[in-house]
Amino acid sequence: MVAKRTPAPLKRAELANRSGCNIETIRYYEKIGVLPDPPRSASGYRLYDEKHLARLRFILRARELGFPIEEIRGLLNLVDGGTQTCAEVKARTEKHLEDVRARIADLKRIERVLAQTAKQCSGDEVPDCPVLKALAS
Amino acid sequence: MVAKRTPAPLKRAELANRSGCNIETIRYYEKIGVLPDPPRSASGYRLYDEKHLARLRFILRARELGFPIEEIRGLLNLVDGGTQTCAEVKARTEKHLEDVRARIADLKRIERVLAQTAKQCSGDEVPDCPVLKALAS
DNA sequence: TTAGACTCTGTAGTCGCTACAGAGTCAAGA
DNA sequence: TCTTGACTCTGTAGCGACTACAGAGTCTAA
Repeated sequence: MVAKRTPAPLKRAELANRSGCNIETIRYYEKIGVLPDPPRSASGYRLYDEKHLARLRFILRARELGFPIEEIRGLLNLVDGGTQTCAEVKARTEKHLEDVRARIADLKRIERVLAQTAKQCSGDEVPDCPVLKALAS
Repeated sequence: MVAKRTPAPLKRAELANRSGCNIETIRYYEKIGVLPDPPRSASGYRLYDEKHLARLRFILRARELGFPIEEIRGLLNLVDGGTQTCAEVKARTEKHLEDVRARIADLKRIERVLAQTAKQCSGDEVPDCPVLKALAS
């Protein structure tokens, strides 16, 4: 008696709870095809298993790291194909890293300008504001 | 003879050129009410002037600095009302600065994780990738 | 007169969700 | 057995900030 019983399938709310994902987002991921359509019960309820959970967690983790959905789809395709190489995945990650760094640089530039401009503000009750001047120029 | 002639009005494409704004975006800004509806020619063409240009530049500059449209609308209302004080504008700017800094912090966290994970990658032609493992975990 | 460049309007698409309406299903308690 | 309440199903619309397109009208220079 070594055979394990397959564990009870998860319903949508359970998958949401265990993954921390919004319940509607799950349906969205299915709709756009990054999460496979699960089998259904006789009455049409979705029945998920641990594989769905793992895949959903993969997606959520990648989203947390700022990968856009299409990039995640690409990564998943590599995984699904079973043909991915470390080199490929590394290249994609580094490309994304570059994007993130570019965004940081952008925001820092913005931060500098905002901080400088705000510093010039007297904070007084006068109607003449250097911030507005900076914006108008 | 000191009176200046009013300069010829600008058409949409001219306003777009002189501001660097996408032509469709101008119409969008009018639709959402941050740019006032300009007068029209007999045949319905929009006729802009220097004030429209100045206001559009203000909006674009604020957008560049990452202010969301609703915040810009608020700033413009202050200006239009003529009742703004330095203190008010400063407070809004600093609030926005905080948001920008929070986004930078987020992205830096992401950057750290991505850089660490990518570093673990051999870059080899092997199918076993630490990035994917990190995502799956 | 005609060709081509412009402008007009409304509408749909982008990304990544999120929310809602209206219907059906299921399980527990009275 | 009936009811109640919690769940699930579907389709659709909304968010923010644009961007693009179709089909019609207008203007200008050759």
